[in-house]
Amino acid sequence: MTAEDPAADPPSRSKRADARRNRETVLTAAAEVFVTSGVDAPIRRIADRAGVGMATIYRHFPTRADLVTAVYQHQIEACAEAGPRLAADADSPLDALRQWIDLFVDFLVTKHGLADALQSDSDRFAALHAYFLDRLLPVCAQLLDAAVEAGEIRPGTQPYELMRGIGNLCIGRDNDPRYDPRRLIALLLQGLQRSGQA
Amino acid sequence: MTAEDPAADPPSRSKRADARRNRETVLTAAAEVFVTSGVDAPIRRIADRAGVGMATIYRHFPTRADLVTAVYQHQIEACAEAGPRLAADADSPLDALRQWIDLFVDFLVTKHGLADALQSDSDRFAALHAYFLDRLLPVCAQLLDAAVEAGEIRPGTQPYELMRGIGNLCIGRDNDPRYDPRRLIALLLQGLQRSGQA
DNA sequence: AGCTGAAACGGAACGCTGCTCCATTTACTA
DNA sequence: TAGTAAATGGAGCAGCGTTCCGTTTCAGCT
Repeated sequence: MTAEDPAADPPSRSKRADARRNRETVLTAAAEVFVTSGVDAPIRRIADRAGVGMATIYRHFPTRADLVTAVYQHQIEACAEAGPRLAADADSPLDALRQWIDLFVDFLVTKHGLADALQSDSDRFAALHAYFLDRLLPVCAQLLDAAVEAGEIRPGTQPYELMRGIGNLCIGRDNDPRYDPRRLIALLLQGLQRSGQA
Repeated sequence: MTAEDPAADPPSRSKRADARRNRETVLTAAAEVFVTSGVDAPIRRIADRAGVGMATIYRHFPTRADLVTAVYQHQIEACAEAGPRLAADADSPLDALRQWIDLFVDFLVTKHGLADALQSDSDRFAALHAYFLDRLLPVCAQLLDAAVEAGEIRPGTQPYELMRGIGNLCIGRDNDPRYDPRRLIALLLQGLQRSGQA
């Protein structure tokens, strides 16, 4: 209901070859521009780099969120698929959760402005928010539940709240030595553990 | 060095009465607009409501951050002054820290988009960020240190990181029942306590 | 009070961005 | 090869931030 198709665009089933080709060209250009200028980069700039008109981008990706989603889809997918694997391989459920969060955080902090966009005050990125949730929330919930059932973590924390909190902590300028979201997230996990019960 | 004058504007020492009057008019209008449209509201709208030209606003408050700072200055001040008071009155240093953070969070979440602005990716709000830090970081540091010295909290956490983390957790749409920053901040404080040592 | 210089003012103007519309081009198919 | 519908590109409109400058208003002086 919320997200019918990953990229809100007939992925590659288009009748015409030029359309399919342009879609890829735009994705490549967007990925390049995002690295240097963040996910807020002007559409015009992406269009110029891709050598297409703006309408082409808007036709393939009606909203900016659709474009961003398409660009990072593979990595979101990889993150989602890592969940079950970690659950099976890690030393403990809590360890699996920890490692998965590490992956998630790495993803967020290496994409300029992505975390910001996810919680953006405006609704420009609502679809991106929704896609992240659709794809990753179940994974996070599974890992969280397992850790709770194993008694490693106190119950009562909602997966949504945890994921959004982690996302929020990753917001802001990168490379500030005074602020490393990982340290705070570690603290959060510490607080989640049973041991320090009130 | 970073902030010479609270509002980066000669507060009320202007030679001319109309200038002083207009400054107040703008502040009132801005406060009203911020409530409904957030701190990102168009300057033009504030100017219209105040019944002045845009240049008047820019002359009094060169950057948007200066305007926001001036609007919320009293409340920032109140928050800063509450620190020492709580340190003296609370049951314990940790309790003082907790109560102060409560005040800080209340301030952030009731001002539409203020937390967002504080960590904004762009530099539009750099001065606001700086002012918050100048005024509140010492207060937070004091409370944090006291709690550490009392042995209630593990050492090693930097005040800047804690404040920014709290600010980040407050980012986002208000009134989402699924997300209450206070719960996560409580978890963070839980993780900060000595008891749950690894 | 009247004069005058300077401070303060307002809004037009410029540049940048998001998004749309439509005349033109291009690729499939018969 | 010709017809047709999909696809294209860029001009155009609207909103916003910021600056510039001709005009107005104040405060001190005579």
